[in-house]
Amino acid sequence: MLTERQLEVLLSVVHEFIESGEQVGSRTLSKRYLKGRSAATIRNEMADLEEMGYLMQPHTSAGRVPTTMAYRIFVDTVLQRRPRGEQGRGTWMVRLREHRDGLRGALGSASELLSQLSSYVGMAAVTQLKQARLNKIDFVRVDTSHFLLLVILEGGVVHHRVVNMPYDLSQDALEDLARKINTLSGYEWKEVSEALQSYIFKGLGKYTDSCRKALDELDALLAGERTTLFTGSLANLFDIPDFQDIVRFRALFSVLEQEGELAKLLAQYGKKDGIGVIIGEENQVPELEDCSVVFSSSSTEGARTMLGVIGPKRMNYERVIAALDRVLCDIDMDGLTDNPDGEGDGHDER
Amino acid sequence: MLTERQLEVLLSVVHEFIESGEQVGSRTLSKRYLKGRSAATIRNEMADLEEMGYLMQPHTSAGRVPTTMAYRIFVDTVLQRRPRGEQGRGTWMVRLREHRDGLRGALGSASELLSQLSSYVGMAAVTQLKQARLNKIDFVRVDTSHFLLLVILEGGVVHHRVVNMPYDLSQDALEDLARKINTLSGYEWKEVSEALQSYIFKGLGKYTDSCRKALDELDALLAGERTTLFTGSLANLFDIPDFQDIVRFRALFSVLEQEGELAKLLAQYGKKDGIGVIIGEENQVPELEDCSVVFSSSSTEGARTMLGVIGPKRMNYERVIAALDRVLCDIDMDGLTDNPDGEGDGHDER
DNA sequence: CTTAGCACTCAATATGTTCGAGTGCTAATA
DNA sequence: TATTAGCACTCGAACATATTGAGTGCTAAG
Repeated sequence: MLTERQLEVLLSVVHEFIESGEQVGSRTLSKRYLKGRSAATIRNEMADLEEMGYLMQPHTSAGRVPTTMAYRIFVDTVLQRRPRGEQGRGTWMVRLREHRDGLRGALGSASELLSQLSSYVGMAAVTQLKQARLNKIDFVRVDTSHFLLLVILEGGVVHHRVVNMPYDLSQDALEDLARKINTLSGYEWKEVSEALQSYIFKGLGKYTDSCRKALDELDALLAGERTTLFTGSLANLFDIPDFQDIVRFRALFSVLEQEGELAKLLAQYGKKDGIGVIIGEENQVPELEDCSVVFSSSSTEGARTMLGVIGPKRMNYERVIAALDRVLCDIDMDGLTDNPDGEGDGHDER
Repeated sequence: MLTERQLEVLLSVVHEFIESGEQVGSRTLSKRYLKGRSAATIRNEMADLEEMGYLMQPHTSAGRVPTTMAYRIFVDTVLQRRPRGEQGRGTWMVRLREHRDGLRGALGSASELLSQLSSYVGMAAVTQLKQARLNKIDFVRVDTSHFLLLVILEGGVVHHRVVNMPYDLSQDALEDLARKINTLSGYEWKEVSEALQSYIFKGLGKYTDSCRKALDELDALLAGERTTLFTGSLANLFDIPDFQDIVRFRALFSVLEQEGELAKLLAQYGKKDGIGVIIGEENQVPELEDCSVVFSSSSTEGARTMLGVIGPKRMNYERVIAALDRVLCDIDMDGLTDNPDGEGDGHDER
């Protein structure tokens, strides 16, 4: 489809545009990338590439700018050339749990770290899968009308929630229910839930209603595939020249802050493990059309964890992918560092 | 110090400036606020007020702008005139615990809600005080070398943390320790800790080291006065005309995002209960010199909770204070609403 | 197929002009 | 003595108008 030279021109345009941020003209290419050929020749190639949809002009008689199609080719090339040794990690998720503040703290730190390394916006997410297995549950009385519902999943993820319990439920009954559920430790919630159906009606007598309420709360906590998302520092966005247009910036910002759209996006693309890149309008969120997302996902039986960076379409993909690889690597080797923001110079990595 | 009329002029300037955002001139005042007097008279008063430090001119031959001193007088007046019935709430903190996602969820929602109502930036914080009392602790084995440390305080606040435990500590020993600690339910941690000292050396034999480590972890979790802070949507900042200067905006944004400075500020001012206002440079954070903070704090035995709004110095104080009062009131009456962001029109409340 | 040359386009920048709100001061007035 | 009207002056904001320069498309020559 593309001749050798066309590809060369295309990649050069993308590369130069990523560096300079300005439309790239034929003269520049001729001087810096394809020294053999003259500007006029390159102009012809560029005209062809524009016709094919890889380049476009912001206005008549201006330099060319890459389209999403061009970025796609560029990124795929980068991904292919990535050193073999840094690919194919899928086990790092295991280490996260060792972080001193639990999974939430770990993901928070990871997203911050990614923000710093990439100088864009780091993010980290975990999705509770339906196959999560129960480790232990507990009910703790808080006061006369409230108790705390506590669920620990295999792997150390903890959910808790205060439940208003107006019915007259004795501590004994609660403990009984908890004990019963805990014998089913190691099973998926769905199985546990089914196994308990009969028990409730048989063994509990007048406490049936209350126990059912407790179970419903548990169900709400465990049945869905809820995603928790952490976004690193958004401050870096201010330094990105692509986002100077204040009104679009505001829109972008709102989307990132609300997290909902991002979570959807990640859920959609994260189903297979490994590194992926979503460029510009490839994501379906209009506010994110000027952004690209580089992410890596890793699934274990009970949860899917994703780390990623979101930045301008015109981001430095090599650097971001390298940063992501590095963080994944750090997680593999040491768990997360205790003090991720105490580095100071980790910013202008070459 | 100030004559009646000077005060009137001063308050008018502040009021008009808050509304319009532009320097206010003598003519405007004469027409809208002090209809009896002519512009020239007011000019003289303004010149005096400027000399006294209440007003300033952005440049020669421009209107006047209030200084922080002027805001101070204005705000104090507003606070004094506030309807009696809405003051003096100190019990709302109790209700927070009923929120379906626990205290953290409640504070997150509260900060969002405040953002929406005020159209500035809402925030909510809780500081764990040293007097917090223990309800229950638990150790749950996660895998061979990790266990989950779980602390529930009176009131339903939950802390948890995965601890790496390389020593050979049996489940029995852990359970024993937990049981022992749980007999001290209802005491402050300091007391619990002291009471346990002897037990460790007496009853545990070779497990002493491990138990000491567990206790150290607990201590780290409970001894300090750590503040958790939630910041509502920052998106509103974009709509504030005072913050259009991109470079100062960026600085402000970073401070708000990092939360550290804010937490310090709240810790410093939150010691006595009730509503307070910090105007401009009265706070010591240079990046916040164009901002004011309106907050309300409430202490119980175990924790201090604060709700607040941060906005431009030139904020609509009446409206913000009313919003805060209203949220406090809502908390008192219903706990927090289940779906605080599903309101859509809650924005331009009059 | 490639290259040099030329006329043309268009955004960005700089320059100049006008406009209006607001002040300070002074002299007249109640 | 306190207040007001009048006037000259200042300064930023907004608009219109040149100027510049990088880049293109096209054509004709190599």
